[in-house]
Amino acid sequence: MSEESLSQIELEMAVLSRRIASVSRNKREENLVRAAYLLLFQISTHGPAGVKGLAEELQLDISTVSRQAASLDQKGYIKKVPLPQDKRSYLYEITEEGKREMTEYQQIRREKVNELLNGWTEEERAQFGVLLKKFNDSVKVYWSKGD
Amino acid sequence: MSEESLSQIELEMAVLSRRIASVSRNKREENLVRAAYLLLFQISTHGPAGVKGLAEELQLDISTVSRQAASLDQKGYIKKVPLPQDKRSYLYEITEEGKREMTEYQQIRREKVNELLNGWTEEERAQFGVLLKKFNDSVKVYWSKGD
DNA sequence: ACTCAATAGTTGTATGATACAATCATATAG
DNA sequence: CTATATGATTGTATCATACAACTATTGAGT
Repeated sequence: MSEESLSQIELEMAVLSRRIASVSRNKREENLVRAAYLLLFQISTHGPAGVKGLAEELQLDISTVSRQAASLDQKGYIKKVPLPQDKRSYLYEITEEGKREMTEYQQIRREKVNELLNGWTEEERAQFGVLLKKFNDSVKVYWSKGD
Repeated sequence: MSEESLSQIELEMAVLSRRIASVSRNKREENLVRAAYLLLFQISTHGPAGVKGLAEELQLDISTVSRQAASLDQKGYIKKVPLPQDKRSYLYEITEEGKREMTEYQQIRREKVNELLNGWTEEERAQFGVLLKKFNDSVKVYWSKGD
């Protein structure tokens, strides 16, 4: 039951949250914002999708995704494809420029993470990656039921 | 150099960031907000401090801390103590009620984390705690120099 | 076939943590 | 004694988000 790991995770999550909140504000991000990045990533890995599906996948409100998508569309990173069989629906698909932009942003992020993990051993990196993913998965499960 | 761990951490951090952004919005938090919680925690573990010191410690803008402190003060969780030798300065110290509130909030958070980490082994929890702390420390170092 | 409910998406509005800039009061240096 | 520095507060803007209201289209039941 180890109170200690529990307390540590609880506290460090709080710390990380604040850092993240801070970084997403003051960083004059280039073209892509983190939120939009994940949207691009989703489309790019799972193919074209409508806002409803994207919202579910990303666990965001539809309105939020709608705005993000509109913004990406306006920048030319994704494009709206009408569905013939349902005139209410669209699919957003990623454009070549969108792919380029996403990859570039991803590269920048990876470099930053790489600098950040400067003194880390390969073992630690690998473990952290795995556990972080596990954590996110746990959160996803936890949220989709109750709460 | 393992591109893989790097990519994984990079991506999962993005995911976690969005989740955190999401949770801090839609959760009708009780009395304490995460940001304020860390402020209380800081005062409670490191003793009374002024907003300037707190802002440095928490790596936030002074104005942000000032508002958070004012809010906590107003709720009676911390109190302002004037410094006799410098009439511009105050120390904020935690009140009994503040301690109680902080502990209670902490307890709730721990329970949530505990539920979240439901299927995790003790080994994984311990590792994750350690690595998460290491990550936060790395971020702190990374930020305090350049960037 | 007509009406009404369901559904996909957009838009209006509010919120909350944050940063930056301006300001106020006090302190310190020249 | 004045000018500058410093601690703190307050004004303003931003941004991702949620919820609610709305529009347009679809489908279901009679």
